[in-house]
Amino acid sequence: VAYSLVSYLDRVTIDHESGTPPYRQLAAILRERIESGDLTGKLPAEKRLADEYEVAHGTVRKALDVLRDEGLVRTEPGWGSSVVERG
Amino acid sequence: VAYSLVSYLDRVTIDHESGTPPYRQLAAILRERIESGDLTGKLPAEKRLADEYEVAHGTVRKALDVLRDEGLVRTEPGWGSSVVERG
DNA sequence: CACCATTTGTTCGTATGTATG
DNA sequence: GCATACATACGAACAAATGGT
Repeated sequence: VAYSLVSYLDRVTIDHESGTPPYRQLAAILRERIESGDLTGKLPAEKRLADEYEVAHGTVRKALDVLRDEGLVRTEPGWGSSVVERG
Repeated sequence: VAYSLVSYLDRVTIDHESGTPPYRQLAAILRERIESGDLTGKLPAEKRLADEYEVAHGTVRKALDVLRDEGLVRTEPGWGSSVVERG
């Protein structure tokens, strides 16, 4: 799946026409970036993610909700979100 | 336009029911106060503005963002904002 | 140098109103 | 009606910079 992964991560834009909701697309993108090791430690701020992926604040929060539920990231108020270390 | 300006500045409250967002209203109010010469030199602190106009800190910051973009004010962290002198 | 108050900057949390499909 | 998204706003806490003591 290497090729599709790369091409997927390369298209770092949200497609508002594709059936999948933006927050799910963003969750998928971030999940891949985390699992591929591209994203480690502290994540960009929600506002920054919103700006970069050109979605609303609330949309980023919904995407992070998904990743939190999956145990991939943890969030601390006033500090930010970070990738959960897994042994 | 003297009368309307005065009456405008006299109504120094933010109308949360008017279609225009509070941060734009505040930007407009401050812009008028600056251009009329009512506001010179150092501006009140963001917290003070927030208290006086009864808006949130973030709303003041967004209003100042607008004025900064317009080149009307400059801001220094830990010091404050001031009206930009123009020749 | 340390300490402190003030001020701007950053961040997440939550809520509302509007619009679209 | 419902899910989704966006824009906006407010709140609360904390970090970082500044200036004075």
